[in-house]
Parts: sequence; C-alpha cells; structure tokens
Amino acid sequence: MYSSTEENYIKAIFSISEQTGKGASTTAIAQRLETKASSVTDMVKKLNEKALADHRPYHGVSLTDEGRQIATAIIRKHRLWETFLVNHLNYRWDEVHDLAEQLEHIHSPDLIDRLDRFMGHPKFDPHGDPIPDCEGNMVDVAGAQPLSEVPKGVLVHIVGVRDSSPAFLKLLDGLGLKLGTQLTVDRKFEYDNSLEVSSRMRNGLLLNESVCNNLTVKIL
Amino acid sequence: MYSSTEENYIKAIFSISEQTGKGASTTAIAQRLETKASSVTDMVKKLNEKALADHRPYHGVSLTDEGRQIATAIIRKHRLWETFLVNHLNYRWDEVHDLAEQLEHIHSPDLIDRLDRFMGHPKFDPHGDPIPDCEGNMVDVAGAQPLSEVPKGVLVHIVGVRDSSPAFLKLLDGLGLKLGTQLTVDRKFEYDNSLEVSSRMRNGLLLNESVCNNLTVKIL
DNA sequence: TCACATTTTTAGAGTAGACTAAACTTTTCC
DNA sequence: GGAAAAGTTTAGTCTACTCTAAAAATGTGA
Repeated sequence: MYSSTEENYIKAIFSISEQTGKGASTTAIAQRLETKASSVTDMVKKLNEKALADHRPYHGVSLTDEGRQIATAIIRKHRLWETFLVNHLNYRWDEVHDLAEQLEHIHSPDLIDRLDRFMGHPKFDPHGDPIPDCEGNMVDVAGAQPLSEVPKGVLVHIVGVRDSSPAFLKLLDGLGLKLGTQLTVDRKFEYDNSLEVSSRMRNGLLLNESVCNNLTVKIL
Repeated sequence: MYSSTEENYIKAIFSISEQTGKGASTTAIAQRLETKASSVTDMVKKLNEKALADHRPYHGVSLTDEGRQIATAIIRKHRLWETFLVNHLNYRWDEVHDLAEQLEHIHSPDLIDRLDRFMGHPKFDPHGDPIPDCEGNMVDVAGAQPLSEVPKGVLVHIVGVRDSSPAFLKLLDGLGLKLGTQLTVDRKFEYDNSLEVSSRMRNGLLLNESVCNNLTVKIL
C-alpha cells in the first residue's frame, strides 16, 4: 500500500515521461506537484528504494514496470471516478478534477472494478481520455492529434483535451466547444499561431495557440 | 478543513459520549482508535484550541456545538457511502464499513448531497442506522430497544444492529437474520442471559447475550 | 481521611513529508 | 576549454502525528 503522496509522485513521473518521451527531471516533478526540488530528491530516493523508479541524475526519473503499473491503476481510478461524477451525479466536466484527485487515493481491492461494472465499462472519461482496463491496458487513441497540426480545410471532430483545468474547460464551454464538435480550420495566422475555425454553430472562431495545442482532434 | 485524524477523534468522542451518556475518557478514546492515551491527550488539546471539544480531566471530553456538527456531518457521509456501496455496487452489508471509513473523509462542498439526491434521500443505512440530513438532523428511532429487553411472547422485528463488525454481521447472515426479520422470544435463560427465539423461517434459535444486546428491535 | 489503583499528562524521541539556504554537478554556450 | 546557467543534492529545521517511559493528579474504598 502506498501513501497518497507517493502515489502523486508516481503519477507525476508517469505523465511527465509520457508527455516528453524522456525521464522526468527533478525540477519538472517539483513544478507539477507545486513543491520544491529538494523534496522531490527525497521522495525519488524513496521510490527508488522501493523499486518503483530509476533515477539517472540530470537525465530524469523513469518508472519501473511496477511503478508504471501503479500509475495506470491510479489513472484508471481517476478517470472512472470522473466519469461517475459527471454521468451519475450531474457534475460538469470542469468541476470534477480535484474531487477525483481525492477519490483516486481510496484503497480497496475491488471498489473501482465494481464502479466500472456499474457504469457499463466506459472506455473514455468526460474529457475524452481513455480509461485503462483492470490490467492497465489503455485504448490507443490512434489518429488523434492536436488541432494546431491540422491542415486548412480538413473536417475534424474534437476527441479530447490535453488540459483538464477548470479554466480551460470553462473557456471551451464558453466557445460552445465540446467532445464531438466538428470543426474545420479556415485560416492560420503565422503571427501568433492562432487559428480561425468554423463549426456548425459558429463561423470565424479565433483560437489562440495554447487552445489549439490543448485540443485533440481526429480527422473525419 | 480538518484532517482525517482529527475527524476520527471527533467521531470517536461523539460515539463514546452517545453510548455512555457522559464525556469520553482519554483511555476510552485511545481504546476506540487503537492508539495510546498520550496521543489522545495531544489531540484533545488541539481540538480544544480549535473550539471543537471541552475537556474536564478525569471527567471526560465532550464536543462543542461546532464539534458535534462536524461529527454528524461525518456520520452522514459514512452512512450515505455505505448505502451507495450496498444498494448500487452490490456489496454485502458486512463488507462496507472499512471502505466507508475511507470515503467519509473525502472533502467536497456538495458531493455527499449529490450522492444523497442520486439515491433518493435514503433515511436508513444498510445496518438500519438513521442517516442525518444535511442539517445534521437524524430520524429518531422511537420505540427501538435491544432484543435482550423484550419480554417473552411479543412479536418484534429487527430494525438495526449496534455492532457493524463483519464478524457480527456474518453471524446474523448465517442465522438468517436481517433487517425486518420478525421474531418472538420464546424462552429466557437466566444462566447466561441467552434467549430462544423463533422466526417464520426457524424455531428454537438460541441467541447469546451479546447478540441480543447488539440487535435492535421494535415491537410490532 | 488516606493510600493506592487508575487515569492522565509530560518529556523525549521517532517517522513522513515539506521547506530554505547553501553547496555541489553537469550542461551549455561562447 | 572554461565560465555561467541550470539542475540537483545536502544539511538543518519544521509540522503533524505517533510512541514509550516516567511523573503527576484524582477518585475511591477501607
């Protein structure tokens, strides 16, 4: 059994590694967890002793197989709880992140599998992220790419968000964008890498660079 | 916001006070929480500083109004989670206590009210205990008494259990006893205060003293 | 009332986790 | 190749909670 703190470090290492394709640096972990590098050093040493992580100083921390398994189990819990909150307790998609961060640390041999069964084994959470199955296998979101990489004129639909912060999700709500919304890129502005897109509901919607990077879409 | 540890102390003080009708002694709290008296002294001092508890040494700790309010809020959470686990995730009534002990410490302004609404505002948990409403008011279980106090020949039905331990609940399951089961006391044995009872399903069921003390019934 | 068993508190120390400040490596870049 | 910048670790301290062992206070029974 691991503490919530340990689990949060494991999760951070996992997601940073996934995003960068490299090991997670001490500083990056500190930033992610809003803590200090020296605290990270201590915890990484501990995770290393427990054979959950390997650390090559100045080259990053990476998870062992055991560590990766724990990480996907936590992600599974997080995403299933988010799904429960939105689908059954009528939360909005921008309200559930922090609550799921608490719920994902509940230790129980089978609670999460029962919740999964109760909901009919959902494959995606409310933000479009795939939910790992109980063996840790995740649906591969083949063909998904950030909106920023889509060429002009191609019809795509939104399949996920890279940023689940309330601020970003509220922005999307405000623009009438949600999972499944169909878009076409009409113009690209080199000046600031912003895009002008159109959907069925709206034309001439201007999206700035970071919004485009955080919206994952698939070509239709 | 209070820590899980603080909340557990508050809960312990509340339930000991309720059971004994007096303040909770340092030793009793230590026993309940499987900790040491010296640790209790420290925490009681802390709760006192936060105006959640009053302590008269050698006469027990009691909760302030604020403390009592926190206690009923935790009990509300515990019982609603137990109800959810049994009614929606198909747990048995003897499996849910420890899990609910974890879930009751989830901090959220409205999760529990949404759960309550989702389940249709249940009034009792799977063990027959009343669930406090969001103001902390609990249905008064008028007319309920331990089976041990019921006279011979009177028809009663089971409305609650004083002990929610898996061991006790499994015993009841084994005897075919559950909430709602109708019973009559046929004989009382002074030797060990055991009772012989009969239900529709079974005659001549011998129940020992502690079982009778832990079964709450109502006269029909 | 007074000794003693019980209850409670104090003192000192340990663990998990975090922080600051300083020291030390490594990379990078001129 | 060497200095500056960036990244990392060490050392020492802090908080919340726990413990053991010893000391102190209290209630009770003779």
